Order: sequence, then C-alpha cells, then structure tokens
Amino acid sequence: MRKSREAKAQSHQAIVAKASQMFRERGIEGTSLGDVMQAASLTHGGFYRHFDSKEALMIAALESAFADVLETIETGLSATPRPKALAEFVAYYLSPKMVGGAGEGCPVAALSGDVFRSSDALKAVFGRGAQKIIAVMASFIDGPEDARMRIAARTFAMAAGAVMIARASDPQTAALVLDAARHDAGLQHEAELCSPRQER
Amino acid sequence: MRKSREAKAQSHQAIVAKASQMFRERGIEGTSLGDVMQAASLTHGGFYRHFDSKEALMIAALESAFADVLETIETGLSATPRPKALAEFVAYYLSPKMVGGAGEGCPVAALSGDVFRSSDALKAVFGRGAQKIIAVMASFIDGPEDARMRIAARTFAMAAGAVMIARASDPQTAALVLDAARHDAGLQHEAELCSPRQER
DNA sequence: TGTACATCAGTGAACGCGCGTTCACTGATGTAC
DNA sequence: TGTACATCAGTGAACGCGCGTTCACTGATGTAC
Repeated sequence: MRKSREAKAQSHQAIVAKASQMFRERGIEGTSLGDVMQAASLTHGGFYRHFDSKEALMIAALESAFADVLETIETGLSATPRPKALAEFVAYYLSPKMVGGAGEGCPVAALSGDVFRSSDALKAVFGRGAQKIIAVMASFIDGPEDARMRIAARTFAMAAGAVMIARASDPQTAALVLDAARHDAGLQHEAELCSPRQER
Repeated sequence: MRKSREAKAQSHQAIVAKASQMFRERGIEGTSLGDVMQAASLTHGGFYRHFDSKEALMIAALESAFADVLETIETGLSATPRPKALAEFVAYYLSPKMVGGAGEGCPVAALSGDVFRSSDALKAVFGRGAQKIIAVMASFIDGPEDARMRIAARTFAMAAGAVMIARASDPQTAALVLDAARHDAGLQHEAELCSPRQER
C-alpha cells in the first residue's frame, strides 16, 4: 500500500487543508484527528506518517490558514482604489459570508480563544500572522508610518472583535455590533487626522 | 450526609463561582466537572443534585460572570468624571491585570470562541450580556442615542478584540495591538463629531 | 415538644464513549547492483 | 534495463486515559403526627 512521494505530498496537503478548515469551523478541541483524516479520505492510523502530534498539525494548519487569508486580503485590497480600500476590506470582513463561514474565514476571529489556551509555539504563529495582516492593512492607508500601523491595528481589532462577538451572540445582538463596526469602517481615518492628539 | 437548605445554597453558589472563573481561565471544554467540584470542595458525583447537565452549569456560570463584570463596569464608570469615563474604562479593560487575569475578566473576551461553538441558549445569554455592557457604556457617552450606542458597540468590539488577539499572541504582537487600542480610546468620539457623515 | 419516617445533599465506584497515540501488518514504491 | 531487497504510506485493531453521566448508598435534615 505504499504511495509515491508525490502521492504522500498530496495527502499531506489534504490533511493540512481539511484541518485548517475544520479547526476554524469546529474549534481545535472539537475536531478529532479521526475527523480530519476521514475528511482527507484517509484512515486515522496513517496520521503519524505526516505529523508527530496533533500539536504539530495545529501549527501547520494555522500557518496555512494565515497564508490563505493573507493572499485573499492582499488581492482584495489591491482591487479597490486607495482611499476607500481599507473601508471596503472591513465591510467584506464583516459580511454575512465571512461571519457565517468560519471555516474559510480569518483564523484570528475563529481561533483566538483556542490559541489563547495553547502552547507558546502556536501563539508565536498566531502573533506573526496577525502582525502580517495588520501590516498589509497599514500599507493601504495614507499617512505617517506609526499612525498607519495604529489605525490598522485598532481597525483589525475592532473588526475581529465584532465578528467574534457576533458569532457568539443571538442574531439581534450580532446585527447591533456588526452594524456599529461597519459604520465605523467609513470613519476610521478621521479621528487621527482631524483632532488634536490627546494623551491619557 | 444530607445538608441543610442553606448549606446546599452555599454549595450551589460555590459551584457557579468556581465554574465561572475556571471556564473563563481554561475554557469550557478545558474545565471538567470534576475540576469544578473539587475547586468547590465537593466530589464530582454530587454535581447532579445542583444541575441537570454541564450545559446548565455553563448557562449559570456565564450569567454569573456577566453579572459580576457589569457591576464592576458600572461602579468603575460612575467613579470617573463624565467626558473621560469611557476612555478610562477602555484603558482599564486593556490593562495587564485584565488581559492577564482571564478568570476574573470579561466573559466576552474569554469565552466568545467557546460560545460560538455552543447552543443557542448559551448564545442568547452571551448576546444579552454583551448588549448590557454596551448599553452601560453608551449611558456614559454624550450625544444622540443612536450615535452613543454605535460608539459604545464599536469601542467594545475593539477593546474585546484587542484583548482576545493579545492573549493569543506573542508578547510583542500583544503590545502592538493593545497600544493601538489604548491610543484609540482617547480619540473615539472625534470621528463621529468632527467629520461629515459618510455612506458606504 | 417529641418521635417516626421520608427526603435528599453529598460520596465514591462504575458505566460507556471518544480521544490521541501506538503497533503489527500489507504491498506498492524507491534504490542498489 | 532488469532484478532483488529495503523502505515506508496507509490500514485497522488496540491501548490507556479522562470525560460526562449514572447509581447504590449514607446519614443528617425536614416533615407529619
């Protein structure tokens, strides 16, 4: 039953892809290795030919999820004209498709709770991914470097926070929070640009 | 070994209090009923004299967590003068004590991932709690009703999002996101008040 | 108020189940000559 | 290029473990008279 090198590579890719999707959808603890292997059309016993442990798969799956959404974000942002790009991105991030489809959505919104309770290795992958998303967002904002990073980081925190709250709430509360975040998306430059700096 | 009515009530309260703290700290799936009962100085078998299932405890514990933080928020906001109250609250929400102490912190930041994957009953409790927090925050903002609710909701989403991202990240990324959110806390009124309304 | 009895809070053993992980095995693939 | 052998991807049964839940039991508490 031995498979060729490229067949193994395909299996590996399938395992990571399915895990990446299922972890986001059902949570890491809510997804068993048996579930993942079955989704990849394999049996559970073969898992350890590909990974040393579930932890190793978690890292690979999280990296894969970040790579996927970063590509989506970069192409999406490039497609819209500069001054409105970030607002459009936030609107997309908060869309029913994104909020409802956790499996294909942002790993930050889907997995922050799980990663919080996991190893430092996973947190490092998560932090690196989050920073990359923020950096890409910042690159589509006008203004001085530090202000752009700040706007990107707080906008991302607001969008991800709104999605997480919405997913954990009843529909009415979800709508309240998502609408507020959407409304903010059109205004986020203003505070930085029109008001005198304020120290706390 | 039967205990008096008030002794039972004390046990009940202890179970809920410990569960409320442990669920936030370790996650719902990461906390077993045995852990909770042991923390409440009881043995696991007695659990079902108090609740029908773990799900029932989840609901009671979440309600208790929201009641606790709502009280903290209301007294905290009342203690600071009006125009700065919200900014002070956000600074407190983002403080190392709050970010580090999930067990005593906001259930929205600690449990949104777990509740997302749970029953509609839990989501209803979660949504109601989140709305109450937003309403209390809004009551300490000046301006027209709908704008106040919007500002409160997006500020809460940003703060909770920042805490969740920070907890799941390496220290450097955590600092980046928390600083950006802190900085925003001093500015949040401005966009609504100083810029012309913008439609998307 | 005292007594007899029913109730039931809490105990600790036991249950069935699903999980991550291990293992002996199969047979196609890769390699050495 | 062909052959003989080692490798190893994938299978499916088995493992030990912790979980939520159930149960028979104990004895103090609550209640009826």
